[in-house]
Amino acid sequence: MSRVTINEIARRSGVSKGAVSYALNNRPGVSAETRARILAVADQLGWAPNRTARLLSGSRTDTFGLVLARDPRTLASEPFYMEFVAGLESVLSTRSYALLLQVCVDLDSELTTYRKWSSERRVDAVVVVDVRVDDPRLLLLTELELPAVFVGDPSVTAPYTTVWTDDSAAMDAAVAYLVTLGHLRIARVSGIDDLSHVQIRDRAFLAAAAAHGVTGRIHVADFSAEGGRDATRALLAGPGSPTAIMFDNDLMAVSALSALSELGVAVPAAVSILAWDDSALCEITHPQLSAMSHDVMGSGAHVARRLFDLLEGTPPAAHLDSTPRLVVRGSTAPPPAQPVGAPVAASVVDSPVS
Amino acid sequence: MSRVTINEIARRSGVSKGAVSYALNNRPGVSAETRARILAVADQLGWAPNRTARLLSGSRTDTFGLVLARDPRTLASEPFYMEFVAGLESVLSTRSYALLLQVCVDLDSELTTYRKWSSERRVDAVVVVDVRVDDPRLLLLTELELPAVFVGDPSVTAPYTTVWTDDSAAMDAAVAYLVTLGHLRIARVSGIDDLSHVQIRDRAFLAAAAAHGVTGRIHVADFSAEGGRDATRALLAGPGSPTAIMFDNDLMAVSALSALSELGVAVPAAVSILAWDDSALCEITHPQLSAMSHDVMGSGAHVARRLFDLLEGTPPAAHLDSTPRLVVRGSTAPPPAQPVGAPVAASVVDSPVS
DNA sequence: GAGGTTACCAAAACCGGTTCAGTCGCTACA
DNA sequence: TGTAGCGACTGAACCGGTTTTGGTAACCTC
Repeated sequence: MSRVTINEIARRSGVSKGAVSYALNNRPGVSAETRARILAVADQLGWAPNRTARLLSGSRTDTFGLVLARDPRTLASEPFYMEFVAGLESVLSTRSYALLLQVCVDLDSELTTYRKWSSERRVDAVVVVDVRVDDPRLLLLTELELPAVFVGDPSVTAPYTTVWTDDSAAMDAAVAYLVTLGHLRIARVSGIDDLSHVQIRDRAFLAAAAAHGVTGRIHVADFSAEGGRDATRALLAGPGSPTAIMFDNDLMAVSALSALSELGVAVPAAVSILAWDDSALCEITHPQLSAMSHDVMGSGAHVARRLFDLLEGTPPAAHLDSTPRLVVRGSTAPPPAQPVGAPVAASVVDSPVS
Repeated sequence: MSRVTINEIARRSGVSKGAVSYALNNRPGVSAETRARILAVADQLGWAPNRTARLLSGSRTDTFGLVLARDPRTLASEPFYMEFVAGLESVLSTRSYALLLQVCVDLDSELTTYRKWSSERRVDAVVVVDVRVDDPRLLLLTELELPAVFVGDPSVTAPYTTVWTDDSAAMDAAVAYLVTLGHLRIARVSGIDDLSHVQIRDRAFLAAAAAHGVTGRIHVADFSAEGGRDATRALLAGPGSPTAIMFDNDLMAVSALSALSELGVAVPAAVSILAWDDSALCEITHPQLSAMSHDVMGSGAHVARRLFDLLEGTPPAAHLDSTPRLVVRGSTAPPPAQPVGAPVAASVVDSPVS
């Protein structure tokens, strides 16, 4: 168990430390025979590099950071993050990079974390998710000169490398699908509305509804199960209630389904439900949820590749990862027979729940 | 942005490098005045320690490792792991320790990961979850001399520090509760059955059923949503089907609920459902799921504390973390009126699904 | 055959800390 | 008065690599 160092290898193969370093790193500076001899000795001794020592010379840490600012329990019930992390990790591990994960309660502690990481030089770069409008992290990271890859819409992540999904196009497709089924009153339950992708979906939703001449209505929620449930109840309470509801993540859609079951509203006969993200959750309900499917793991892997690009000096750019695509399951169908009358093509935004 | 080193501080405060080190680490060897002067200079210069350099001298890495061997997508839909990680993390971050997380597909790659971590000295210790009977990891970690904390039953984690939950006691309570409600035929859908805690629950379940003189039946599944659904269908198909079913995690219970809804079986009127673990998932269904509740985050935090103990040389021991406690919600109720006749107090184990 | 490359390798500096063996001056005590 | 002991501090070794510098021999070249 005594550790094998390159000093030992140098001694045994009768060369200098430097020569061993060249040989082991496959760099020029030693002859083929010497290299082979050194490698043989290293192999025989079972040498493995000491990461710490190696990192001390370079100034890298071989670590990327990810901060998730969200209540841990709700974090856990949303499959999104774990899938994303697994995706990141699948690429990082092939390069022996580590992911430093920090779960914290709010944006302020997230900023504090970046400051700490930066001063301690704990990470080579960070991944920023849940981008907001006028996001303070953008400014801070610039100030700290901490390299970062953003996951969000390029329009708000300005000079940074960004991986994004075309939510606008996906929203168009989603609305078009529901309209084709015959729905004239469509609602959207959105997530926390200072997140930029939520706003982008909002705009695309209203635009698509208007373009198709149907009623589009937005109810602001917060991605949580309670939010989904409350929104559903509220939407069904009033007159002219929607015949189709889209949700901003699958967790809200699942809890909407249970709220509807509780209310005795049949899905999809009376109301159609469409989820977003499409994790495994969508397949454990009855009926199974139709969803705008998004390869979250793939997206994580993509982000990881951009992180490495960043370190290699690739200039910042926006990279389209994918466009969520419609997966039809059992929760969407044509609306129930309509009372005759021209639909009113108006668009309304409800005030957020308190 | 130019980094401040202790050399710089030594120069500016007119003392040696060593003195600075003593002062900054709050160790004896310098007078109070000198210490104050050095600290003032360090503060003024905005010094932060270089972790890498510090770690090179000691032989620690300030990192713990966790390998999760499971398909990433099912991993994501099970809230357990994310909650556990958040719990670990809550303690690690206060000590500036990092968690090295590795998601891999099977046990073999998990073993490979340990070997790699060990040879590269990437972690100070690891956390082992999902302990199996005759777990090969136990042997390997001993061989590698890699410190570890196991999460599982002390009976199978032998000489290692272990954090466990008293599943036997919890199972007793669960069965007693269902019996008290009047159930005479109770089934249990278990998870992957070479996991030791699954076997422990199995034994406790059969024993409790026998003790109460009711029929206890075990159906082996695999923790997955499909497994839960299939098990539910199978259990209800035959004659003498159970009036209450317990599941080994909440994911299976949720998907059972949807399977029952599909079959038109009322919950809890016709069949009672009891989940295990009790993540937020249990509260987004209709009816909400009664569950054996287990503070997974707390357990993660507990494990983290034991990891630090380990480094400080605390001898291995088994630590009881908690006993899952019953949380009654809407999915359990007395069974439907029984046909008259003496219950048969037999216990059966179904063969696993292919 | 003198001067210039080039290939190969040794030696040493370096990364930024920690730690240990001494040195120095001072006090306490025999 | 000699010396043992101690606190405060210096200087240097050390952790295990990477990188730079420099030296030597062989090979070319005019």
